[in-house]
Amino acid sequence: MARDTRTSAERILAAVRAIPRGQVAGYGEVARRAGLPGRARLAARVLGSNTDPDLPWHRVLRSDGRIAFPEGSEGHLEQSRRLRAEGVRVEKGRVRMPRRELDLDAELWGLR
DNA sequence: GTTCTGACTGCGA
DNA sequence: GTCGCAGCCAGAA
Repeated sequence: MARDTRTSAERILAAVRAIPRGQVAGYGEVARRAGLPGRARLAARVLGSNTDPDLPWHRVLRSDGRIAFPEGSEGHLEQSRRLRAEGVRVEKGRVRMPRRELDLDAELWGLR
């Protein structure tokens, strides 16, 4: 089989880069998109060790639609700031995501 | 080779 | 709505 020569980390990074601007995705979602269903934790690990400034890591959230960082931390502030800059509303560490957009995103990503 | 850790998730209370 | 616990797995030391 034509297995991927890329590592899981590379695939995850690619999946993160595939997130459209102004939209967000969960860790599980990213992992699945990378061909690694259930490896949300790996996605988190990859992002934590990544250093690419062009990587839209701020578009990756937890399954609850919340920012993974504790409120008040630098990462949390930075992420919420970047999301707002893209038109995403962030309130108390929570990202306001209309259901319609979530469904649309899911279809765009998985079903098309 | 083994051990530890973690930007998670789902479920129950 | 929040909190705690257990499971899972890959990467780093």
